[in-house]
Amino acid sequence: MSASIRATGMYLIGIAAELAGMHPQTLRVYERRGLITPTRTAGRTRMYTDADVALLRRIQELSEAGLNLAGIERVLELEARCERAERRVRALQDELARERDARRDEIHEMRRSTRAELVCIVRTETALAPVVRPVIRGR
Amino acid sequence: MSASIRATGMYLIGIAAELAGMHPQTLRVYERRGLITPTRTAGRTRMYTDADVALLRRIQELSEAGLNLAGIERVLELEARCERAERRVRALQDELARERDARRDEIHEMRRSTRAELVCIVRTETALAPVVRPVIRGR
DNA sequence: TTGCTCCTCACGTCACGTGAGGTGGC
DNA sequence: TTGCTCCTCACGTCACGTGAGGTGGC
Repeated sequence: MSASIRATGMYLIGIAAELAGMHPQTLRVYERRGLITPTRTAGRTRMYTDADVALLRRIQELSEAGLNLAGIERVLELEARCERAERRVRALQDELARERDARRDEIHEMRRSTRAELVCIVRTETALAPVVRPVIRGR
Repeated sequence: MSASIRATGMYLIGIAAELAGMHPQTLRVYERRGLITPTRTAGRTRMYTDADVALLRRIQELSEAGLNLAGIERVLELEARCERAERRVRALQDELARERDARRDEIHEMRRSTRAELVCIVRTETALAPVVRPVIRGR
């Protein structure tokens, strides 16, 4: 039984506490405070996942840095918010780069597929430089 | 003298404490802890700006929420980091929108300034749909 | 049966706010 | 001179960790 629990990455409070370097009673306190929510067996025994243990370690780091539980809770929320925003920044940067590539490719494709002088006219008209109304030769 | 101090938005510790709803001694403790750094007069008297008072109010909010000083310090840093990232998200979204507008305008300008069938060819080649190699009529 | 788990209660420690006490410059 | 400021020391309170004590299920 204990072997099968270990195999599934689920730990009893004593094991989880040892893995996190904490007193089992501390884990119960943290649960009461809402910092961590282990699942329970039918017999009300707490079961901790690896993710729970990782969270406990993070909590311990913040606690050792002198934060109290209210602070730790707030910091964990803010860290998640920051990471979300920073992921979004990276995604938008990628998208912008793709958009610019596509725009550049569009111009290249145009150049490739139209007569040279026509492309030249189009570029003149779409550049940021002042537009000089072109005269299309051969019209 | 007191009038000129008020006029420049600088407050003595007693006034700043009253504005922030705190005990003057508390402000001294916060300074010692590095949470706030008022300027000093030549005679070592602390002078608080409106920004200092606003910061004190924010500290008070967090303190009332149960955070200790280590947590408040960390939270203020994280909030600044979040706001920076979120500002950057908005800036990138704007830039992306402008980029797309510019790309669309480019196509419109093309359409306006080239023969209709040629624009049609360019669009076919740059769309996300599978490209069918066009035949330019009149070549 | 053994060693875990569950719970609650209680106590020691530490952080923090604030009051006291004595000082000095506008 | 008055009322502020400066500083340090000390104390009360509260949060938190953890130990004890009694219980019950694998």
